[in-house]
Amino acid sequence: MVKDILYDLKISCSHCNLGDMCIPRGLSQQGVNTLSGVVKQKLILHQDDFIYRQGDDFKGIFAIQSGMAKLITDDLTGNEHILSILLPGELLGFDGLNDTHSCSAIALNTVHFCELPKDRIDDLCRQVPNLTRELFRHSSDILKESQARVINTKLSGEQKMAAFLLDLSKRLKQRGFSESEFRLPLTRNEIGNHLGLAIETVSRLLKQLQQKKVVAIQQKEVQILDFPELKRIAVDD
Amino acid sequence: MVKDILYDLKISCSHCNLGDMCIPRGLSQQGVNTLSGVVKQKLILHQDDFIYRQGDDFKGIFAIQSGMAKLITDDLTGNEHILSILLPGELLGFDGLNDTHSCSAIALNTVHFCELPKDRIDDLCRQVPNLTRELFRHSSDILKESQARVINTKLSGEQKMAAFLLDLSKRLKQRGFSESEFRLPLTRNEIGNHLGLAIETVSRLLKQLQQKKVVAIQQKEVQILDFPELKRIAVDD
DNA sequence: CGGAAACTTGAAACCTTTCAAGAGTCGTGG
DNA sequence: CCACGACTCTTGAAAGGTTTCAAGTTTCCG
Repeated sequence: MVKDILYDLKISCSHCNLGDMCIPRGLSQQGVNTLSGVVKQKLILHQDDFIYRQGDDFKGIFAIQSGMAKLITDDLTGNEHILSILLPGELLGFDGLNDTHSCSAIALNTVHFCELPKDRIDDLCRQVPNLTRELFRHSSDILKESQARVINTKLSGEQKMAAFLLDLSKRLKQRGFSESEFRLPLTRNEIGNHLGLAIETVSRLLKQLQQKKVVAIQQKEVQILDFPELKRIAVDD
Repeated sequence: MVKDILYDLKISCSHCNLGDMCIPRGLSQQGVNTLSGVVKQKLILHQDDFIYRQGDDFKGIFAIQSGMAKLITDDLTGNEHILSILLPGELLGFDGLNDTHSCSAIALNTVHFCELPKDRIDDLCRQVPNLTRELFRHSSDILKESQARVINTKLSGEQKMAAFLLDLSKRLKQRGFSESEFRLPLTRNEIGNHLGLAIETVSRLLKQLQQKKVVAIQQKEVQILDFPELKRIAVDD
């Protein structure tokens, strides 16, 4: 039965291997249990599906269990901007905390995720010690990421690309994936959009990095061959 | 006596004219009173003084009562980046919510400000209904500002400058100041740093806007002469 | 008043974009 | 299973905007 399958798939926060970087970080075992009872787990979406949409009322805080997503916002002139790429174990939804979501979150491939629904947050914060604190921490983490991206925009094209790849690699490693080989489910267009570069420039920069034997790229498969050099490029050039 | 003067200067949150955009926003009268008892009020700093420093343990949330400040961060290579300009009635400190401040906040001129000290926040959130919610809202507001700046970095120099002036003008207006005439206590260098432009480019862009009779600038005094045109430049060009 | 700092201006260099065209990849259908 | 078409990606050349370098001017302040 479908129901049974879903039941089998259900994993509580205490058994989820993302615990230490997800919301449970910093909570007591009991707190995690309380959280588990409230969080909607193992939700699934496919490529191009929306987790939430810009303009939606605040829905809640989400955690990606597997797959990747992008956070985008449409500006006044209708142009789309990719604000961030979200990896397994990362949280999203904080852009809605002041009542309406200013971004859309879209699956880049098949995504499993959890939801801490808006309506339960206040209760839960009262019940679970440190949860409020922890949510503030996460929201501050996310603010810092956004600030880091402002700084990145001042770099040269090559530096942006190097820093982007290194950032992904680092975050993947932190989450138990290979830091040197991964699939980047983005088109050149999306990479360019995210980094503030024309698609042609993305193409040329990637070629350049390959010629230097710093990375190897086959379609969307990325391999980092020379970390020291990639780091040097990201900061020196 | 100095003490008497300080006493006279002391203004509770309920009597502060910034209430509706500051922390009290959304709190009951009683909540505001409780808040007032905890907030350190009418602190004063002068140009170039630090409100807090990058690397400091989280100190608390601050509100600017008068004057302006800048939020900066030093990157790995020691370069300073101006992340935002803070006006009266605006909040800062959210970059420290995950334990250490990732930015320094520096007074651009004489600044009066209030402090909600870190140690009291948890208590206060338990005592004052909606305060947690309200802090989340503010933190989300600030995240959105940061995201908006990421988008701004994709604009042309002239657009950046126009958007920057319009943004300041709008925020000043919201806070009861003139939207068309104000003093911008930043050097060309700081403007350039903030917008990601070379100082010479800032100079040329400002000249250009003056030649078009869109703004008039005398040293640090800014006058906006033609809002429609400035808006057109910010989005169209 | 004099010196330091901030700002402006011009010309050349540089990086990125734009335009244009060709090559490669993927999925569908005959 | 190959062919076709759509889409994505790559490549080259020219154009464009911003930076850099260099020098001069203005402003500020002791």
